[in-house]
Amino acid sequence: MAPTQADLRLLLRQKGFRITPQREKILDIFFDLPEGDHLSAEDLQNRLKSDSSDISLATSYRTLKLLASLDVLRELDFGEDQKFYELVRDESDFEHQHILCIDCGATKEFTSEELFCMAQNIAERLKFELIDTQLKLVGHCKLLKQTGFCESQKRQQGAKH
Amino acid sequence: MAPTQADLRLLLRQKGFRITPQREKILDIFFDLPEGDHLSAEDLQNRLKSDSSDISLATSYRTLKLLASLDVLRELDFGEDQKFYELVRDESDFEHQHILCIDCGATKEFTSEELFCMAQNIAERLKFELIDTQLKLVGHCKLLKQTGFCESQKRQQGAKH
DNA sequence: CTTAATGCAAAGGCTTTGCAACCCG
DNA sequence: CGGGTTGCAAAGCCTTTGCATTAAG
Repeated sequence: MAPTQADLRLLLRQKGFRITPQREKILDIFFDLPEGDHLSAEDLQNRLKSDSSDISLATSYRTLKLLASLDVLRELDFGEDQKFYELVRDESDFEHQHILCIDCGATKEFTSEELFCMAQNIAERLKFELIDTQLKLVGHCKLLKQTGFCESQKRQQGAKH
Repeated sequence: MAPTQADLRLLLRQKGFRITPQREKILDIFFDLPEGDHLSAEDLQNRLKSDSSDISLATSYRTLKLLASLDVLRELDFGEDQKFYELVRDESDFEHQHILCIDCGATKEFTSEELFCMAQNIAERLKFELIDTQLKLVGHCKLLKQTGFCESQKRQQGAKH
């Protein structure tokens, strides 16, 4: 079940961390994000600025790392130079994976129980205790160009990619 | 079918690139690598040095990028700061995936035709034209500790991780 | 009050790039 | 010879860190 912002404040306190305006603001931003969306540190800074919340880059980085270490955020790696973060909305969220368009940088997410089972089997065969499964698919979303998806993504993301 | 070094020299020439001692040396190193092994730019530098071939870091980086752009090498991303490269030995090599131990940094590779089919289906469903499938599994190889695998990896990799 | 958290600027780690010298073809 | 390559050092980019200051509880 998806945790509320109140749950997360409690979690912070329980672990001995303080609830600061900066941390609350950053949590707000992730809660306001459409499900499945993810932000880089830079994206986060931009959102903060347009909300006239000026939080230092160092604090953003520290907060992202902290929240990721508490499993509040998940760190995503698309093989680019920057890392992205998204809210973990559910424990069974593990199956949430990404497909990336190399043309416009758009990402779509999907879930696959089949993948999860397969990963378990592979890990077992290799005698690993599995803790994370990340399937990254890369391709052209050109079929979506017909519907304008690729272009709308470009516009949204600006100079990001 | 796995290309020979002669094939690759030809490929370079066909594309208008020159065959330099530096490029030949770097290709040699990748050909001498056990199948499935991968090197970072730093790893490559170390091998070159112990072979008393002093190639500048800049050239290593440029050569790795060049060979990757020609699909001679594949760029791997384990979500660490550095990228790794491995020889593409076969076009049907697409299924070659990695599992990573978070304790010692050891990697093992595996292939899965099942994964490839699954990825195709997912991409089709999302209307993407698939060009690359990367499954990264992360876990503890602690069962392997009993056989000394984890420790031997640590030793081999030195300060790398 | 105590000590974690913030902001700033400097430092880090990997990778890229500008430019003159070099050398492959 | 001409233009792709190399080496060197400097610059770039994202991220982390040291330290004095601020503020949560």
